[in-house]
Amino acid sequence: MLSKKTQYAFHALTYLAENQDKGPILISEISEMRKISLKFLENILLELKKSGILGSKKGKGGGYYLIKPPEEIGLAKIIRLLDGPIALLPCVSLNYYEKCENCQEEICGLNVVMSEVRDNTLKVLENKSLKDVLREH
Amino acid sequence: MLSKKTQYAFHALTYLAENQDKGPILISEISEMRKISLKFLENILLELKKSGILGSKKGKGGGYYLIKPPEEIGLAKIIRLLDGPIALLPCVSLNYYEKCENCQEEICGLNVVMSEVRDNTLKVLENKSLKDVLREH
DNA sequence: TCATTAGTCTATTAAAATGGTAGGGAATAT
DNA sequence: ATATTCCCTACCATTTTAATAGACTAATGA
Repeated sequence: MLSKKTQYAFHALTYLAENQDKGPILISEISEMRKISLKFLENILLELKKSGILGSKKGKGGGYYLIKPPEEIGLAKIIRLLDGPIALLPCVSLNYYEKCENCQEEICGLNVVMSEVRDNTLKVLENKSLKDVLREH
Repeated sequence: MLSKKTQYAFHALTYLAENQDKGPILISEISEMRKISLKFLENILLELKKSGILGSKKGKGGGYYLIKPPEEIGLAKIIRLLDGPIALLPCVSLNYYEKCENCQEEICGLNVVMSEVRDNTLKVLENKSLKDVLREH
């Protein structure tokens, strides 16, 4: 399951996407509109900014905004950023790979199946963008 | 990611499947062969027994054994049993469904995408059995 | 320049989940 | 009877999750 953090990130990002024309959006506005704890959301948006997904502006008229158009922001990237691996096992993770301790991957049947699950999952997540989860698209 | 509990369960179950002909297998044997903490494994096997996947026998000559042939033990079932939902969001889970608080599912784009992910994942997990993850099959 | 606005950063906290341990109790075979 | 083996309840330590607090920095504009 995705963490609340990631779920909130999606809420916030879609809000930003749906209001792109309005210029920078206040954290507090997103917090109110999408019912997310203000301080928690602060952390999340900051993290998204540091990863190059969002831009920000301080002072009056400031706020957060998308740096790239929604169709260029992949869902897999967001999940990996905030939740870590998408794969079900460390030994089949593409981005967070860790070797199995007690089984030889080459002959491990689980490895094969879980790789297949990963591929099927990524087939969706890597090819869908923020744009695909907006209300109007 | 699957918890250690679930990963250990798979290790134990494949061991049991690969040694079905030997009659009941001791927890301690599985623990040693698959390098799993004995006491932790006890809990796991007990849980699998209570769910009707394993049978057990006490006293000398006792141990755990598969009740059904490996090809009838689905991977999705084992994961759900020990780790809970397979879906990435509560509102798209088939077995552990929970309503979204702050979004209307009918018009929620995330809901659509995550349902697709779930279906793609289940397409693999529901159609693969313990037999498919054994070394010799 | 100075007050206001708004993001940045570090630390803390409470609760839950995870992974593992301890130690009897109950059933069974010999 | 007794050794064997699973059964059961409780407990514990650590990590993760979700959220909060508060001070700091940067930008704006009157």
